Amino acid sequence: MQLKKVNSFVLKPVSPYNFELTVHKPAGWWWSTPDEKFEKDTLWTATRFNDEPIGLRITSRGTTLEPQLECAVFSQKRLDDSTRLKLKHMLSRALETEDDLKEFYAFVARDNILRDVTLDLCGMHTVAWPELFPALILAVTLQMAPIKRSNQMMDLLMEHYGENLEFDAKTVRYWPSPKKIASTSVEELQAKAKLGYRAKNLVAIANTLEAGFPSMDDLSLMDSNVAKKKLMALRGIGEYSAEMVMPGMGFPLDVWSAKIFSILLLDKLSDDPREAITILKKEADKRWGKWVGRVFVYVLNDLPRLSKRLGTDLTSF
DNA sequence: GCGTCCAGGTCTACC
DNA sequence: GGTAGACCTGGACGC
Repeated sequence: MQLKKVNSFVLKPVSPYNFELTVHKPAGWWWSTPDEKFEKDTLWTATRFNDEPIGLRITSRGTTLEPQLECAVFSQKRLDDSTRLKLKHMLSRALETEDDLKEFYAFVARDNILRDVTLDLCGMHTVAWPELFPALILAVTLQMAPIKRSNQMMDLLMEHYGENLEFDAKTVRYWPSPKKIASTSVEELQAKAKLGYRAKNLVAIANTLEAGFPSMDDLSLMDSNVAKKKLMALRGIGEYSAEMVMPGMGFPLDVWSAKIFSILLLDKLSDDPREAITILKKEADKRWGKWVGRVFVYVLNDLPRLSKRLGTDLTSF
């Protein structure tokens, strides 16, 4: 699908703000789609807005202390003034440009475990998904599968049901829409995307979204516990998935991250990481309170430095 | 090459 | 309200 440039604007994030660390994280996680391209200070990526695929070229023109982002928008259709404004607002939310990290950094400086995780990652913002359905696809495909298999399922979903967006001399592959998945049979998703038992859940989620469900922008305006409960009402979305998707990020401990936080918080590797999740969540809540979401992202993106300081390899789990 | 095990959770039935 | 057991499937591993 060919897209043409329809709009551009500038965002001025609250300092400190490091664009590369925010959208192209050291641990390898993407901002909107695994297929987005990052070169020097520019990200070519995509989203879907009002059911229309949108291409984005976002360039950092500033520094961590004086940040400035130049955004170019590509679409098949012209955007009216109201849509342009809403899209700008959505991007500002998803790029966390209004989010001030200073209070968090002051808190982290007093914490023995975390005191230097911000050295490598100064200006890194956490996770605020542009669109809800892709975040839910990620959560569903991560369930009960090694990362290699999760990647396989996501790749096949994009290959068979996603969109190839061509703009600005780049091609970016983007996630399928809820409408597309809702109109696909469970059997077909099992066969083509190798989703196994998850196919039933993904179709149910797509149907619920199609029938009317709060967008990520809507969820971000809700109290985080209310947003989490809304997400957990979706079929196949439990506490872990809801905490990964919810605005502001919860503390989505799974077996992998539980091993890491077990060493950090309990000073030992738990015999049964799944069993330890409840204890670890309580410990983390007690220690880090409202900052647990940020702590989660900072720790998992700073494992080499933490490993060196603790003398334990946290990167091998 | 073949068999077995189990993974970056969630739901349901049963107590 | 707490919990064992089932759930798809493919890759890792042992033989």
